[in-house]
Amino acid sequence: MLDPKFVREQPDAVKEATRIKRVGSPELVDQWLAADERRRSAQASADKLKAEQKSAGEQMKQKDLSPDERTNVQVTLRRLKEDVQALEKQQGQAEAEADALMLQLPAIPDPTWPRGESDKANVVVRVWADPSRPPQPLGDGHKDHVTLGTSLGILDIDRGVKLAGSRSYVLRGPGAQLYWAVLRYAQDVLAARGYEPFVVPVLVTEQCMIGTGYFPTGRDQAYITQDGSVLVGTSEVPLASYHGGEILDEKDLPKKFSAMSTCFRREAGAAGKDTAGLYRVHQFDKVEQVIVHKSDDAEHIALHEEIVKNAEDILQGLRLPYRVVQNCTGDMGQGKWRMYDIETWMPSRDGGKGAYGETHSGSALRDFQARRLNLRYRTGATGGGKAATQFCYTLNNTAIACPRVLIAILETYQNPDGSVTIPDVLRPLMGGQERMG
RNA sequence: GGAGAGAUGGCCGAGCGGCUUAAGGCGACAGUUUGCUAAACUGUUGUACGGGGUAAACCUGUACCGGGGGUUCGAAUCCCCCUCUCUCCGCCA
Repeated sequence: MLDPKFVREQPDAVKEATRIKRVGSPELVDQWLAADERRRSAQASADKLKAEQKSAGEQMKQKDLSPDERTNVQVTLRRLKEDVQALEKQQGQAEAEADALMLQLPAIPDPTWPRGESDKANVVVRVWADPSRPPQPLGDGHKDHVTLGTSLGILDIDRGVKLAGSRSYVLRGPGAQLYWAVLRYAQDVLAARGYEPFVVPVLVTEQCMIGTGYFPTGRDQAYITQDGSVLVGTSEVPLASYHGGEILDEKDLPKKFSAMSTCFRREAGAAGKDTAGLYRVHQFDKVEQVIVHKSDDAEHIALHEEIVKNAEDILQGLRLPYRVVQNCTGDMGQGKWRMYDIETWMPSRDGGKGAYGETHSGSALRDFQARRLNLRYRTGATGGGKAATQFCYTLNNTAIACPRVLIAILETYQNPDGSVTIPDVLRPLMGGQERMG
């Protein structure tokens, strides 16, 4: 959500954002301005009448009023009441209209970030690979993760589909252990860096979805229950909503959170895309990082770099080749100010030539989510200055997500004999196993 | 799922149609006093949306006692609906 004052004063900047982000439309801005103007004028009129109502009400309390005077005042009050009710109704309608429009308006992206229509305009900012494990194509005799996992008996796509339909899978034996180990490894890295671990609900209220910016625009991507609760697509939703509606103390910021949770995504509109294997599935597990901090751009940038570095360090620990890209305006989504994706090397992609596939997504949202969540903090006032409440800034980034990263691990770590070496850092988390197969 | 009791400011807790501008207490902040700390005393104390003012300070209007409707000239207080919490019973991992 944007600052209403900003929309009033710089509507053209918001219109420009709708174009370069390809979110909403410039007309929405004009519609909001009109609804906002109606709301304000109705409130001004209603407030004035209410003040008259109050003073007339005082007269009614006087004992020495003659019967005629009393009747007159009552007539006045009745008329005022009707007028106030009519104005309040107008105000309420205009406000509801303005609010609904506001939820569709995009945040202004950082002007230093690349501008463009689609992921084609994203900019690679760095590439990393362990010299002993450079990015390579699948190569002769090497299998893609589905063939490999199936032959090792650790992956069962067919029965996953039998149980749950398309985009489903079953992992078993060392495959399941590998899945847990990867998640646990990422959790441990974050915990050691002061990110408080959480266990959070994955079935949340619609309010949490609106507050974090996934609703109303992304409604068709979520599973919604018959009770109106929603299965989250990321634990960013409960983590960022955790302090929603509260006023935090500046001295308690920044708050660094992490959670592992199951994530549910309908993948509506992705029919036919990445259908094979573990890349795009309806249910997965992800370790997520969320930071809530004070509204300071320099700190925001530093913390954004920090959560991206955390993810990079996890991938480096696994010795998986990756690259970091800046998402251009058309690829970053409604609420983002800055956004990086981390793409990990997957040998089977692009027909076995290998390609980087998105595994992480790290966003800096400034106060966009916090406004929707009504998440604020009180500034530490010093020297007689009055404490003020301000909206927090929020950030989030993936730490690791399974099974998608397993594609990279299985394909990168496979041996010519069809076995898979287990990455060093995961061995202690898998009972000391060194290889599968 | 059944029965009952609740929801008041940062927290505790009164109020049950106009003496509420929400009592009283706790906490927090500021000041006074006192070798320091503590104590005592005095004062202040929330949020939202408007209007004025230079984006500050400040002045000012309106609303807010879980949420939404209603009755009334007037609602924290009465009525209806909803949500949530607690207690007991039932069912269940």
